[in-house]
Amino acid sequence: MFSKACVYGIRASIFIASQSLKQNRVGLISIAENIQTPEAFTAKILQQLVKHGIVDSVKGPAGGFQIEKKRINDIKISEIVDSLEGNDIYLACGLGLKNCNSSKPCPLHDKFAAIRNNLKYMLESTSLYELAMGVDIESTFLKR
Amino acid sequence: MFSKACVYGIRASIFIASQSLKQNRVGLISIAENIQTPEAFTAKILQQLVKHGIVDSVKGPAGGFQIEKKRINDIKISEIVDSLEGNDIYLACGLGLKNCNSSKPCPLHDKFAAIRNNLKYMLESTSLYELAMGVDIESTFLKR
DNA sequence: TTAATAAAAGATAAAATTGTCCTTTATTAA
DNA sequence: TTAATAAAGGACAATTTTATCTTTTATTAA
Repeated sequence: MFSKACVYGIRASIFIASQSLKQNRVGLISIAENIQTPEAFTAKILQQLVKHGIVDSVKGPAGGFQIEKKRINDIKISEIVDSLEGNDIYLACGLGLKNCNSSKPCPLHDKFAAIRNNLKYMLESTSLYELAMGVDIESTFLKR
Repeated sequence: MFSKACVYGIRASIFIASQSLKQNRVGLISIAENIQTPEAFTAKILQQLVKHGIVDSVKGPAGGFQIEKKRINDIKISEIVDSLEGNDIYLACGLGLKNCNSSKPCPLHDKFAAIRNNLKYMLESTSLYELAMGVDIESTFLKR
């Protein structure tokens, strides 16, 4: 469904958010450990998230990654997905046609549109805050 | 969403079905042309579909691919997806966790389960027949 | 101002997916 | 029984994605 870059990015964002809610800035090593992802690859993904303004980074001793507390509720999962793999997931034709649209649809067009819209709505209406809270109270988990 | 192998395979199956409904056996070249896919790669995918018993093939002059007419309505799109990329799409954790389940869920577990179930249901309840019919009456299309 | 720390950036490398080409096998018809 | 046809199979190549390693830049504290 999603690329690894994307799921690692979502997991990383949730972890950073959950720590930011507790005023903790977190470093790469800690992130990779807590979401169980390859360190260097995770670093690349974090760079993207920083570039897209989803995550803030601070260099040097005591540096690391964080998300402004008051923004955590505004950031939706859709933004993370968009910045790591574009919005093709909700827009592209399910059967891979370039010019698939309601006037010249592929055989799965309508059925796929329904699914994609569900997905789009789900991602756009789910905030980092609610997911980070689940992790904080240990009702949900980011590894294993 | 789906791999190219998978979408090419679905398009090929629909095309073969639509031709089989008209009693036409079709060759690789014609298939690749009509669904606009790379010929040799399409051949590999067709081999998979033949191995999985979804498509029948006949070698030699006037040979080609076909699907038994009476089976076209029984074959669901889910079978094609299963044979070309396994059932991970409806089963695997949306955030890529190995052991994600309701007793130790990832943060998106429930929301993802809903989407995946929609997708699963859609693929399992859609037959090759209805999609092939749409192509035959030119209300849906397999290329461009 | 220097040493230590940690992210950013760049260059590669490995693996997976996608795509091509060539040979073999089966079938048909002349 | 031979020539032509078309799929099957195997080897290989290109591209994309995933992953690693090294160097540079920024920041902090001693």
